[in-house]
Amino acid sequence: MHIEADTLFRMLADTTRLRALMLLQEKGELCVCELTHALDLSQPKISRHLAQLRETELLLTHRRGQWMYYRINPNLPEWAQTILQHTLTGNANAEPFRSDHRVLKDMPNRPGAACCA
Amino acid sequence: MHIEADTLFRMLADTTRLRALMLLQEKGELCVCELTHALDLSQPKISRHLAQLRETELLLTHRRGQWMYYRINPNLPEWAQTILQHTLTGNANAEPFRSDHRVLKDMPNRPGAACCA
DNA sequence: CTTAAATATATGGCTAAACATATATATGGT
DNA sequence: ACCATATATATGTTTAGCCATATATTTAAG
Repeated sequence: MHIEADTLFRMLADTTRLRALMLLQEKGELCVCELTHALDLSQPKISRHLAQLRETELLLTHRRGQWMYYRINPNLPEWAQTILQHTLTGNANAEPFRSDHRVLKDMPNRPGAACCA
Repeated sequence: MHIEADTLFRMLADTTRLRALMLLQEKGELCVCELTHALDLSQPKISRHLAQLRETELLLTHRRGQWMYYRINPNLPEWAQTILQHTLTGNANAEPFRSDHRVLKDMPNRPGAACCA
C-alpha cells in the first residue's frame, strides 16, 4: 500500500482527525458512537472526518450489527505507522488526548466489549 | 521546547514546506536562494513558507553575509525529530524529494562551500 | 567616504481555492 | 418505528498564491 507524505500530514493536521486517530492507535478499533462520545463532538462532524480518513485509506471499516467500526489500516507503509506510534507516545499525556482516553473509558452503555461477555 | 502536534502536522501538510524541511533534514542548513533553486519556486513563495516555519519555531535562522540560513530547530521534542527523520528515510527516494536533492546538488554558483576554501 | 547599483530576503495587499462546520435529510440495519 | 451512520447543501474561515514593493547587505564608482 502507498500513501503520499502530503496526504498523511494533511489528515493529521486537523485536531478532530488527530484525536480520533490517536484513540484508534491506542484502542485498535472503535465505532462511530464511541468516537463521538469520547471527543464530545457532533455525529455528522465525526462522520465527515472519518470519511476523509477512509477515502485516503488511513482507516478501514467494517460493520458489526448496527455499528460501524473503524481501525487504522494495517497496510500503511512502515514510516507512516512509525509516525502514528511516535505521535501517540509523545503526546498521550498531553491534552486533549489524555482526557479523550479517560472519557472513552468512562463511557456508559458502550457497545461491544461492554455488554456481552 | 514545546510544539503542539496539530501545529507540527499543519506545517508538514503543505508540499512546499515539506520539501524544504526534507532538504534541511538532509543537508543541515541551507540559505533561501538554495531552497528557491532546489524547489524551483518563486522567491516570495519560499520566503513566506519559511516565515511560517520560523514563526512556529520549527526552523531557526541566522544571517551569514548577505545570505539568510535556515536550519531545523535542534530543540524540537524527540517525537517531532523522530517524525522528521522517518519521513525523510521513508520518502527520500520518492518524487519530488529525490529530484529536489539532485537539483540542489547541481546548483551553479552555490554560496558558502562552493567558493571559498 | 559617499553614493549608486546589484543581490538576497521579507512583507503588504489582494484574490481564489480549500477546508471545517452546522443544519437538514437520507440510508441501512434491527 | 428506532437507532446508528452517512451525506447534501450552505456558510464562514483559513490558507496559498501572485504581484509589487520594502529592507538589508555587498560591491563598485566617483
